[in-house]
Amino acid sequence: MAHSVKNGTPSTPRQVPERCAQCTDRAERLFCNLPDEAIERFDEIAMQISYPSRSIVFEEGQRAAGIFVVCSGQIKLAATSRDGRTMILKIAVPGDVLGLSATLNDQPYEVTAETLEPCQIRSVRRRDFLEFLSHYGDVSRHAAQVIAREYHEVFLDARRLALSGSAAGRLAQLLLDWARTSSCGKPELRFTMALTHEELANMAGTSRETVTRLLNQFERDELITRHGSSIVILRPAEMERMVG
Amino acid sequence: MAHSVKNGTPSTPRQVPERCAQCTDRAERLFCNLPDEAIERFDEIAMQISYPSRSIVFEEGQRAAGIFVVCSGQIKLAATSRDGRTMILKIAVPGDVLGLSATLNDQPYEVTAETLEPCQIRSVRRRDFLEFLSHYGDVSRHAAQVIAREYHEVFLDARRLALSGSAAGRLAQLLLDWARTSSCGKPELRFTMALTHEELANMAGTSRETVTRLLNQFERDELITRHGSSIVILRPAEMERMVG
DNA sequence: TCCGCACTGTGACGCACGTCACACGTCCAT
DNA sequence: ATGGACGTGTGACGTGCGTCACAGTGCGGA
Repeated sequence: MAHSVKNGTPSTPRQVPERCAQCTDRAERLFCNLPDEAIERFDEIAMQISYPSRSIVFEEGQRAAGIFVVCSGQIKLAATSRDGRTMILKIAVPGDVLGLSATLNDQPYEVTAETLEPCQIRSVRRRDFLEFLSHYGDVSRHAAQVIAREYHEVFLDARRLALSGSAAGRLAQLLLDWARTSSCGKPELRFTMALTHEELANMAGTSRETVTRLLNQFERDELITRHGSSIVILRPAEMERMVG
Repeated sequence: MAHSVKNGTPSTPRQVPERCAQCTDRAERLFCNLPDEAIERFDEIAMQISYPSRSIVFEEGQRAAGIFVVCSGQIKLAATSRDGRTMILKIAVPGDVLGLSATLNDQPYEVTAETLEPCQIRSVRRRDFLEFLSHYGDVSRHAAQVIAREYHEVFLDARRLALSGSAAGRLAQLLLDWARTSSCGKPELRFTMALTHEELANMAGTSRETVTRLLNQFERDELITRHGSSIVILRPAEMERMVG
């Protein structure tokens, strides 16, 4: 198994159009779905960059230089403490906007963004972005909504960490959240997990060993099944109940 | 001591003006600091309400009815799990806006808001607020900034819960954050804590007994001193070091 | 083909801390 | 003045889970 886990992610590192105006995925992306004239202007101030896999887009603590819109690829957002403990906040996917809150408040980025695969990213410098916002009122509303959504996600993280007393609870919760957002719509809670146990541990606020033990436990109890790196949650209700 | 803790809070339950336009504190409040014409309109759609102490403004899970701007008083924002565990997210103070993210995304409130003392609150219904936003472009930017700040606060909570391994660390961190925001500016980290040990525990993600033990411990180690409900952090550096 | 590396699996150990249980002080209502 | 509610202080006990240590496995490179 091992390395194939990474390859299990089939997210197409496909080419994206030169300009946002031509992007066919715009409509379904909260932030990108802007009025035509705004998009035109956005294309003027945005810069398109390709990042190789495992590269750093920006780092925790750097003064915010601007925002980054993910066009293709997956990006890990993580924060670390002085003594090396790591918290993975989320895995950003196409359509997500990075560095928004830090940019708006002119503060340091609160996380480090690292590509998990080759990524296409559009970035806008802080000054340009703020000016852009003041010209196009609607865009501010989009931005507010996007941050509101991010807020909600972080809130859920905090909640999970604070309220699900046991490691088992937090992991269960994590898998449920994940499954639901991943297999959007379909009733069957199958999804492919492109993460190592270590990374899961960092998201659930526990240790690597505990994660492997728990996953095996879950499988023995027939709450989940695994084939390679794909996971199916068999009994969501049971799962839910152990959250706390 | 006991009940006097509550009375230790000297936050003036003073009268607030009828209309925001006449409010003298507007300038120093992120959200309230709006252009004149926007404020006029805001006054038309906002409703001024007085809440007695220990009353519920809105509850976790209710579909968002609108936003609430705190004019005077302190309000506790908390979330609970099915089995009764409680997480206190923050104590809102005048100038804070409640329910913003839920209102923008038309989702349930993620926390319960309960007054800790008699409060004056201005509220705006969802429909009116959204319409207000689309009319006044600048206000959206204010809103975005406000949420960005809230995001940052929750992020810090999540970070504290996830990364400061020990209860001692989380409590220390909490006191530090608190002291810094409370005694804004002054070098001496003195502040008055209007919370019971139980409430502190719910903020630090630990138990009541552990909090009392730790506070006494801190005092024995001369990291802090206490007189009644006021606390001074004597050696912030030491304190800092035990966080992570 | 062989080595090294990254990931996973499992046992053993220890302790931080949650929980229970109870004592004490202060405030308020009757 | 008495009882109840609420906050605080402290001991004893049990355990979840973090940590260390090491074994097994599949991959990729020389």
